[in-house]
Amino acid sequence: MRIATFNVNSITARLPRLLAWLESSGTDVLCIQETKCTAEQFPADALKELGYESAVNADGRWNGVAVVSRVGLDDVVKGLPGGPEYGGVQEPRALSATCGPVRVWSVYVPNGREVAHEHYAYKLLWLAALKAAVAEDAAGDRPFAVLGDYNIAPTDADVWDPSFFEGMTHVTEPERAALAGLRETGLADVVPRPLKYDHPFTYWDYRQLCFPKNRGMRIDLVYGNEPFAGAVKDSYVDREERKGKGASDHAPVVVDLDL
DNA sequence: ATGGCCTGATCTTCAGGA
Repeated sequence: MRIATFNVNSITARLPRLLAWLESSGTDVLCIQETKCTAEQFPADALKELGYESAVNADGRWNGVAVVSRVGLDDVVKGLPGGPEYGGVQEPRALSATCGPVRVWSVYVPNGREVAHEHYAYKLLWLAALKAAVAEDAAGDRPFAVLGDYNIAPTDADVWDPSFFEGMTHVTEPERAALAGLRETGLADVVPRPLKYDHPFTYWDYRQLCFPKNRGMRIDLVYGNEPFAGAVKDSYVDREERKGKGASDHAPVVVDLDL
């Protein structure tokens, strides 16, 4: 089966390209982030016409995650159990579901904004809650993976210029320690191969020609347990989807599984 | 290719993204 994760930066703005990509890529299960819509606005009907069921956790113009699947979609849990609030509310940043033989999460980890910002502390709390919430499934025998926009570059090799990011979020030691904490539960970073250049970046800022210059970051990650990682046949960043008009600022990460 | 960001709402200006 083919499973992927994609921060679409508004599913409404991305819908024509998203539907075309689902068909051309032959993706069976897609974890989506930044739907930027209400649950009512989510295009479940258009996806149903392509044969995909949808599970959505979204509440408006910010955030929002979903899982769409054509191989089953069961036991949906919306939200992050035990997750922190921001601004007095639980933001829609997580959803888990069982799709055929695999249990998956679609996660949109808080950005953090700046290291001194309240949002950064929230980011670390959110990641601690994620670790606690996934630990049991991560240690289990069923193929399990947490896919999404982690808003963290795991190593300095995962940003186009480490000196550019000094003092900024996404590369700090506490954020990388939170990723290490997730790995302690039994999850492994399923690193995709790039289709061009040396680094499998998944995000390039819209500004200043970052994509043509390959000034990117690898922040969209697939963390899978041993039954999942052991079934991986191939994984790659579909940078073709970052090109042209109407592209997201992220590219899909695709994983092929022997399942 | 000779370029220099995009999204949706508070809607002509802004917050947020990272």
